[in-house]
Amino acid sequence: MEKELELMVGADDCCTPPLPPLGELQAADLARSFAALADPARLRLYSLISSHDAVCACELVEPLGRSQPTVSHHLKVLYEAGLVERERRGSWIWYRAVPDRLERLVAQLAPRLPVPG
Amino acid sequence: MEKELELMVGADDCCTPPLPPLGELQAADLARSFAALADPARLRLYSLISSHDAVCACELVEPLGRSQPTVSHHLKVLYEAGLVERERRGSWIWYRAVPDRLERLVAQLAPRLPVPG
DNA sequence: ACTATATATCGATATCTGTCAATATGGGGC
DNA sequence: GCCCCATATTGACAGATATCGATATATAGT
Repeated sequence: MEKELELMVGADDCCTPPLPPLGELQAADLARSFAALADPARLRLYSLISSHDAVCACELVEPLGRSQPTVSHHLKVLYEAGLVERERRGSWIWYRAVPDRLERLVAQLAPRLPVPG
Repeated sequence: MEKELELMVGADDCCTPPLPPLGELQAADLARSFAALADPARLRLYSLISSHDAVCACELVEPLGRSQPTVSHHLKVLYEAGLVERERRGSWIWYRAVPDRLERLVAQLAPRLPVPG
């Protein structure tokens, strides 16, 4: 029942003016994405994937120390959050991290990080 | 019962070699911090605080649209995650964002972001 | 002391989520 | 077709958490 203005934020501008506070809808979206990072198992999965160029899901079960369904569940959450990509290779599925996604998430919260240099 | 090596990561090196995957303990810590960002109410609170230099807690209840105890609870979570600072001024408490904290969180997950410039 | 206001804590409840065992699905090779 | 393997889904349960009303604490002013 909420009428809300979801602004199209100028994403490719450097040093945009301060963004207005998040609306309910934007906040809900962002929260879902951050929730994907709010679990130890998923963080370890993400870092395991990041430490390879690409990695088969079958190589993630044992180092994570959780059951295969649990790992599958967490991979799905990471995938749906856009934090990892997946690709079939025969009967295996290979995952790779999407670091750009992480940057964009943070950019929504901290639109004006200190300019590097 | 877990014996775990918590590495002191070279934080002020540019282009450090790839970090080893997160251990259980590091992951649990990081997850707690990201969990503070995994809620729409807290994200809106954080963005409200960020859009001021400093802001009184009493000015946050109405724009958030939640009860005062709920706002107090969320502010505590943000504070304990190190994402905001607080300061008494008379009977009010003023909050300000700590953007550096956010950067450090992400740095633990993406130690090698594309070099700016 | 008392009152008023700002903030925090408590207790209860509804909802969400991480985990597993069991089962289902889907591909590859025979 | 059948079997084996990798992955996904289902169902159930325990633990976490967002929310509120009621209450407590703290500060300022009288």
